[in-house]
Amino acid sequence: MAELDHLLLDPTRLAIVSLLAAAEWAEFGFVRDSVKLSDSALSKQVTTLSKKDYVEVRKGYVGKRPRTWLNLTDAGRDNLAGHISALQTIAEKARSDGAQQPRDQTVP
Amino acid sequence: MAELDHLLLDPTRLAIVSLLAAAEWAEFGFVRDSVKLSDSALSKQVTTLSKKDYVEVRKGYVGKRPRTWLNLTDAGRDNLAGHISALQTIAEKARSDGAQQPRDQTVP
DNA sequence: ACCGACCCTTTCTTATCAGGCAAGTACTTG
DNA sequence: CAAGTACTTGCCTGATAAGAAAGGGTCGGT
Repeated sequence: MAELDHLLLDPTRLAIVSLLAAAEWAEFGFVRDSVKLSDSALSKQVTTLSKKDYVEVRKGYVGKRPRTWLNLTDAGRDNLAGHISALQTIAEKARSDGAQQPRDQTVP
Repeated sequence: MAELDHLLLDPTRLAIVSLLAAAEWAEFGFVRDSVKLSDSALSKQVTTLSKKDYVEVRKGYVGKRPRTWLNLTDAGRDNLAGHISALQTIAEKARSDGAQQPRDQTVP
């Protein structure tokens, strides 16, 4: 449970990161539409994620129009993998129904 | 992503619920120690979870001392299962690296 | 009968933090 | 030069988790 990634607990960020995990160099606008965020909300999350080195931001142009692309870093990918596997560990414990009973089973 | 359970996004609650999924009728104190919460914090989470019918609370005595037991309801179990499988769906999408590329792959 | 202990509950307060809104930046097009 | 594109930033609100501390009901010892 300790390995749950704090940044990835937020569903919005999890959506962004897992989208990027599947996409590689996605456009800002594409991500914004996919995860249904406002410009500002995504911009803030991207700032957060890039400060922590989860995503790499590259700015450039398409024709004469500015564009921003996002890519998951290796670190971000690793953290996502760790987070997911931590969740799976939890899921398995949850499935092993009645595996370890608590002490004091004196239920009236 | 829509099926992510809002109550189960909080790691504390996820810990409680998955512990209960594995344990069945666990004592308040056992849960409190397992997830390392204060009395008050657990008490509040239990209130939340029982109001939403995720856990059933039973009060009784062990000898002459009051005890509280917690049990995951069927609804809570279902919600946990749904949440976990939603997470696994996300995990699979994340693993299928480069499955669906975004439009406009013109990266400079 | 009173005091402390046990087992939670509740209230209060603080802290964090996501998102809406609005203004700002930088550049381009009509 | 006004308007639009593509974000970015600042301000504010609302939600919520947790610590601290006090409370409540019950029991056991003196």
